[in-house]
Amino acid sequence: MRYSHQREAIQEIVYGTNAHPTADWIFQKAKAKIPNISMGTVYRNLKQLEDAKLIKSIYDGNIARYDWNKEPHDHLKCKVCGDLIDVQLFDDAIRTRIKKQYKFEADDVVMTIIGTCHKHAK
Amino acid sequence: MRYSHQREAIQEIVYGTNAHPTADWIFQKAKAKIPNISMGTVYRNLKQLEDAKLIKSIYDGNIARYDWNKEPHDHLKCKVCGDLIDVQLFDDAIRTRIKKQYKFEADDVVMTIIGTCHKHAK
DNA sequence: ATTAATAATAGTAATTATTACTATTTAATA
DNA sequence: TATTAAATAGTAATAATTACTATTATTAAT
Repeated sequence: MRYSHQREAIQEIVYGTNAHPTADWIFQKAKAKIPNISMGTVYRNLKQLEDAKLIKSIYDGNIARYDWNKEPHDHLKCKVCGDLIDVQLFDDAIRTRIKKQYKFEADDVVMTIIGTCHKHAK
Repeated sequence: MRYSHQREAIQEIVYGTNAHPTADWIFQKAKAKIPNISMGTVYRNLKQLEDAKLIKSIYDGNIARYDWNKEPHDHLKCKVCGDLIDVQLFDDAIRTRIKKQYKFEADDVVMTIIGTCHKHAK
């Protein structure tokens, strides 16, 4: 993977937020630095960064979000504001046990709790 | 919600498979019964059936699948063949405890284990 | 049974997220 | 510095889903 100005900018953007940004959000931020960057470049580089294990992608409903946090962790998803909040639901021991529990070569456990975050408390 | 021939057919199709079908799969099956049914009708009715708690939808990556199984359960997702397999990872007590663990009014816990199913054992 | 009101439909167009394509540019290296 | 191939911008294509609208069909009241 050869160096590129665009990829460096995209990586910095993902590393600079806890908001689990979407490709489009990253694209908007990147345009501030590189005005004529294109959406294809954003997607291509996000994929390359993921392949290189420098970022992770998560599916939020039907859209992809990106995360600098490569440690195993889970998410609370607020259905009111859409925020995704990082949480550690289990220690790694339980995570590993889940993986061994089935006749299934497990790579990853993806867990999301859907509900309403404290910002919308009545 | 007023009766419709189309909705009845769609519900029967979802209730008749364990394959967690996609909207398009359901559309193809429905066309066998009702040749001029349209995709919009499929989506509208799937949404209505979900609102009426008669089916559940699950996101598989970036595409929606539908499930007649309304009990809390989890899925093994095979990244080779794409199959989704129903599993019960926890009893309800643990599920309830997870929901209480955070300052977050939790409605649902969605969990998927990603890996390779037994069909592709080396 | 007939009619009136309106929910649901088919067919089509529009939208959104993402991927594919291609001529040009740019980073690495000989 | 010249060469090579990876990366890019710009654009077109695709796939899943939603929106729109004139017509049809279900329900409830007559």
